[in-house]
Amino acid sequence: MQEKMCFVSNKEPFEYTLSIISGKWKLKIIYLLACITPVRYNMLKKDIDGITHKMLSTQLKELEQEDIILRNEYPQVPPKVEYSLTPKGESLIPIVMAMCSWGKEHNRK
Amino acid sequence: MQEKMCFVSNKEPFEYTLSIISGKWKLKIIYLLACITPVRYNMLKKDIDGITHKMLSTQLKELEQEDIILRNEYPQVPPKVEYSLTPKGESLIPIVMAMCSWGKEHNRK
DNA sequence: CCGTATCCTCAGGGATACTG
DNA sequence: CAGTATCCCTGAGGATACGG
Repeated sequence: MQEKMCFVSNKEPFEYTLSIISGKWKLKIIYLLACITPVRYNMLKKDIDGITHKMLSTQLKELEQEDIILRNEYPQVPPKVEYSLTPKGESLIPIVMAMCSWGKEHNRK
Repeated sequence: MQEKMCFVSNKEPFEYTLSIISGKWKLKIIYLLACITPVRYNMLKKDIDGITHKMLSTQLKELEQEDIILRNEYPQVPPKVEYSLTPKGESLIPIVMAMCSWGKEHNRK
């Protein structure tokens, strides 16, 4: 039985990375966590332009489930929660850096 | 007048890159064009899983407008159109490669 | 301060048909 | 074969309010 003909053999690693990284907010969060660590929820919200409460929450939770970020909750009142990159998350930094320098290179003006 | 406090100074290059690259399909297209060049419309469609006619068209057009890909139309019947990366597009390949190897590293089967 | 739930809107994008 | 147009629907995500 002939499967669908596909000319690129091993797309899986790339697609896996995409599944982690893609979406409107994930990379912005990772970028910020690469710059300031650890960072509190409200600072993330302030620094990510246009993100809503709900989106930030869900995105953070997803990244946490993928073991990209670490959630550290301080048992105090008022609550304080800090986020940081896991080692797996830190290993994404080269990609972020590459995107940065590409942007510097090609962003006219 | 105090502008919104922001703790990461120069996000623009990164955001620019994101604006080019983000979306559900852009990077997949670029990835394929990095693997097989030049490539015809129908082969792209076959190799990009689940993309619709309409999406592929619009994404290709957007990438062309950003000077990431090149559209080469052969004046014959039936029509033949080939796409390839521009130099600007090729300069994205390091990012794609970085994503590939990250995926290889971290994708537990 | 941080997170979740609920509701509701609206535009991204799918299905389909048509053209050169 | 490659691309456009039209219609239409669905679900991502915004606004809001409440809870720990």
